[in-house]
Amino acid sequence: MPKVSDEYRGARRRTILDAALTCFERRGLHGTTTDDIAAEAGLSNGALYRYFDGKAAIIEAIAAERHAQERELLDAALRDDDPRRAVHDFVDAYFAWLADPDELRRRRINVQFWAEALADERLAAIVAEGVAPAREAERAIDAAVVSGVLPPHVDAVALVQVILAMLQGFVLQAAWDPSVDVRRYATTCSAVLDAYLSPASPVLSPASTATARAQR
Amino acid sequence: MPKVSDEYRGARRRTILDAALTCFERRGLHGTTTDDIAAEAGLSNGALYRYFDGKAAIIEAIAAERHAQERELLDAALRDDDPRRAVHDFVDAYFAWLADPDELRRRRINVQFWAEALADERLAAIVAEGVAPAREAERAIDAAVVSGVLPPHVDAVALVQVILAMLQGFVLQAAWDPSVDVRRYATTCSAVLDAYLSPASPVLSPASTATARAQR
Amino acid sequence: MPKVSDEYRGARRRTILDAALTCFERRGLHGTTTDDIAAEAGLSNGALYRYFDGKAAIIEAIAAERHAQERELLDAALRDDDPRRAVHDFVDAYFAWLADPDELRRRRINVQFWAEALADERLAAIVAEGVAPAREAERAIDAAVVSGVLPPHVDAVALVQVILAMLQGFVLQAAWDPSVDVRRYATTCSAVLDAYLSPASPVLSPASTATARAQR
Amino acid sequence: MPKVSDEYRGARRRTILDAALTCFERRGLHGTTTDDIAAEAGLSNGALYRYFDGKAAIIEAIAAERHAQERELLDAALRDDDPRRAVHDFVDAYFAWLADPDELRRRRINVQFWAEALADERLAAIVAEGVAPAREAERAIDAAVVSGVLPPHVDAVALVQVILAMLQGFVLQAAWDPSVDVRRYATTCSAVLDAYLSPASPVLSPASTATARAQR
DNA sequence: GATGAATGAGACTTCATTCAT
DNA sequence: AATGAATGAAGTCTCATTCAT
Repeated sequence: MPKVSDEYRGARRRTILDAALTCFERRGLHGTTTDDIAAEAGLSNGALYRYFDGKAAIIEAIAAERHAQERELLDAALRDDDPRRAVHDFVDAYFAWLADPDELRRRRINVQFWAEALADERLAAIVAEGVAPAREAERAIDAAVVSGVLPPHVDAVALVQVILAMLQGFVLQAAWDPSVDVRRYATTCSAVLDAYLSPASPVLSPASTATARAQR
Repeated sequence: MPKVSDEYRGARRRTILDAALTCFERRGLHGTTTDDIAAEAGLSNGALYRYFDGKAAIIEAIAAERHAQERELLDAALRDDDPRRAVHDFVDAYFAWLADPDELRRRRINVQFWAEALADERLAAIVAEGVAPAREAERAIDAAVVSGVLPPHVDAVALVQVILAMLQGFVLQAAWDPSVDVRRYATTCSAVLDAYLSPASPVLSPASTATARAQR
Repeated sequence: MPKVSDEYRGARRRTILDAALTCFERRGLHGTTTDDIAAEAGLSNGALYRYFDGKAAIIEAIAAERHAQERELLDAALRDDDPRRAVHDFVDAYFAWLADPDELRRRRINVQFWAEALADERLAAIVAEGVAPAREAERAIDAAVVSGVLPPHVDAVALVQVILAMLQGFVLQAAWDPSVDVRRYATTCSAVLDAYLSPASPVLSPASTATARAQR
Repeated sequence: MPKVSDEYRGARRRTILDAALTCFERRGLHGTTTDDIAAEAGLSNGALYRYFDGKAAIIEAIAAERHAQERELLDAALRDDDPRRAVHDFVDAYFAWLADPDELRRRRINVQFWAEALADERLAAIVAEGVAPAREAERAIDAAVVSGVLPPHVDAVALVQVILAMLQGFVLQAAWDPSVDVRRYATTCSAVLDAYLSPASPVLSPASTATARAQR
């Protein structure tokens, strides 16, 4: 008995979240009114409040959902034993995901979460949650460096930051211009990382990476 | 007479812009009221409107200012003849800029411009302007590839995107956590790019870069 | 068939009224929502409307019910031949009623009716109805004064007002602080009224009561 | 310089409070909207918020103001040495105040505060503040009983409650029917209290007052 | 008869902008 | 030029009531 009700409730929440996503992506977080969301969802304004505590709750629900997906990708990559392949597969998986035009479009909203998180603690926590597994990735890469699987010039902490930056930067650029070529960007990312992770990689200033390792 | 007046006017505008920057960085674009800005600037609310057409105009003025600085950096790098050194120097200059904690803090606002630009055409144009020289950079790098100065696997368009992403991603990460180590990140960025641009760089799938070149 | 149906209907109405009373006394007339009442009654929101025309009708039903009880007390007292004893017994009966902590607690709602009646004509009529027998009491007391049973300084109209005020004021004070001592207050009320009604009562300014009588 | 501004501000607050009072007295606390108040004050809705934090703050300001006046009256009475005269003068002063038809009309709002205080803690505190000096009155009366100035059957605590009830009950009755005769009611109140406070007062049950005294 | 999801009018509040002084 | 009081449109949210199931 409660199952039907729960399913129904879930479906309605889904409808509202999808509508909100559409609105946010079109008019921005602040440019969207609760009336907009309700209209897009085919509901009255008041109905929203049976399913969410308010506009902020809707935003948070979407943020949580999106960052959960992101996290899953990172977690999957971390399960790989070979760090080089893990990095490679993670980047591949991420861009494969973005290859879907719908997803790429939806992703515009992430940029808005980034900005909003700077002024909203609750959202900041949710966004931080999405990047949390990065700490584990650092550890795994560092272990690979110590064990000799990855070359000694690799700075795990900075490398993880660089990889994240490549993804975040792309999301941003794609938000501005959806016609970017995902495939081509992904290929170059892979090439760049491979070059860095390969043993023969020419190191700019060997001293600095030694310093980096020592800092940890 | 007009000169004094203009100077005065300019100083007042400067005061207002600085105040606005401080507020925006603290409370966000939408969390800041015109009262906040006026108070921070030591002016009355109404005085703002003698120097700017409104809140939107203030935001646009700041955005334009910031992107002009960014552009200058790119232009300086483009004047360099050696593309490898140009990339290197540009990245160096950018991070040297960010090494100033004040500047890093102010940079939080850029994230907000990114988000706002997605829903505001005028702001979008300003932001786009800031990245415009990237097209020239692409041409310069491509020419270097064709002339053999850079290895053939280099995809100029994607490389420029990757470089931008590295900078943008870092700005974002620094906005979330101002304690990030700029130096360390910069070093790894340089190393990563150097590795990619070096002739010996092992390419994952040579075919794909050939494809990329052909697409242009 | 109609009898069973009527009984059922009556029971449901009773349930709803009791639930409403509980809610009103806890959160106030305006702080209570129809959802609150339904939940307290163990019914669905919509079911309320099968038994009452709406929230206002529920409030009116409770008000009518409570004032009917109040009126009964007054009527009983009026049946007494000896006016002094009638006053005494009425006051006694009233406070005996309030001695029940549950009743005292429920009485908080009367204060809310008083306030609401000032802005709601229908409710005002119901509340007025509750005090209607006071007119009869005035007549009985006045007759007793004329016949010499009560001393000449007694002003029937004002006395009735004073007696009512003693009860109303107590209800208010008890609503604020339920720990008041009913017994003690009742005793003093009786003493005060007895003193006033006794022949030997020293009158402050005899002239003024003569005036009062004349005014009628 | 700030003086002019403060005066202006105070005048505007006064205007708003007066307007609110008028509205509340006409349509009740809950029946009055902020639009109503603004219109009555000859202001726009938004202007209210320059002077008060919101509707609740306006209500609280009025409540505080009214209870401060009430308190002053009680305080003045307490300064009298002779308790019998103190009681008498207090009752006189109170009803003299109510003799002003405007004041009597304004007083309707007190009934609304009584009700609201039952569901609003902040208001409850303000209302309680208005009755606070009653504790002192109890002490003064009790001292008079102990010293023999007042007869031994007088129960100070209950007497204060009775006096308050007489005033509160009258306020309520006048709210319902503004045509009540203040003078006449006041005269009877005085007579009733004088009778009770006089040495010869016939005591209903001497035992009970002894009990009352013992309970303290 | 009952349910509870949906409605939608209306309340309170905020804030960019205007304008008399 | 500056002030800051005032405006009023617009936004979020609540809740009494309705109605399809």
